[in-house]
Amino acid sequence: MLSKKTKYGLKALAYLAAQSDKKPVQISEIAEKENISQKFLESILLSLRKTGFLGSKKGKGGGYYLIKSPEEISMTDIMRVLEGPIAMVPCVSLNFYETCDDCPDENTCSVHKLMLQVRDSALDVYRNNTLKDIIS
Amino acid sequence: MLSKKTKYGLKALAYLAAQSDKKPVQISEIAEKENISQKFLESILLSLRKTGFLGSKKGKGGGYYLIKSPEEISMTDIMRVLEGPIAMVPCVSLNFYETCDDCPDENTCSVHKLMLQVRDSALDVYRNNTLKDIIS
DNA sequence: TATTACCCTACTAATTTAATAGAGTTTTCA
DNA sequence: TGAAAACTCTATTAAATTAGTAGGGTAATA
Repeated sequence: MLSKKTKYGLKALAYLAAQSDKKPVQISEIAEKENISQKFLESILLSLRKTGFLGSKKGKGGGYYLIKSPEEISMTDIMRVLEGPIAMVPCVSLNFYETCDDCPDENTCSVHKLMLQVRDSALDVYRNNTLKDIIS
Repeated sequence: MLSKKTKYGLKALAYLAAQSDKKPVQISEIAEKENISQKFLESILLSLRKTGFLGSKKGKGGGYYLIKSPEEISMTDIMRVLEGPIAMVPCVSLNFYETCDDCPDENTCSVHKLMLQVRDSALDVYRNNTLKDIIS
């Protein structure tokens, strides 16, 4: 299940991407328009700033803005930052790999086999979508 | 993230599918071979029986066995029973649909748009794999 | 220099997951 | 027939994660 953090983060990014210019948008505006708790959204936008997706401007007329243009932002990167691993089990994760304590051998594990396919298919989707593609 | 329930359930099903005959296999045997807490596995197998995937036999020489043959069991059905919705948000779920309280319009929602593709790609994988396909 | 708006830390409530405990029931086989 | 094997069921709990809240701090700008 997609976490609210990811959901809200995506909505906020889409909101910013849909702006005609690159002027900073206040947290309060996004929170209101997208029905998100402002405080929660604050922490999400902060993490998107720290990971290089957003820039911010303080003081009057301040707010958040996209650093890159929407067509340069891959869903793969956003999902990894917001949601974490794309894989459903750590043993098939490219960026968050871990071995399973149970499972003596990945190569013969049926779960591994299936989840590898699921991961690849999800990656396909994320790689083929930029932020621009998902705004209507 | 895949729940342990689903992971263990899949492993147990695969274990049963790999049997040469259809004789009942004891919970304790599966639990030991697949490194699963026996009590936890009990409840998982029970739910797989109630949903028509497994049959059981009580008493000495009893245990669980597959009702259908492995190539007739679609991953789609198993995943829905063990993990629940395949979609990552309820608003794109085929079998567990729910509207979002936030989101005024699904058709213009960027999250909806993206997650629809992710769901379809996952479904593709699950529909193309039977229990037989994932045992090595 | 006052105001606006981002920045940061800490805490908490709710939910879900992953078990664990223990008693009960059915079936089989000797 | 009776004891053991093995499934069945309910209830409880511990741990982890998520989602949100509270509240003050800091920087920038008009």
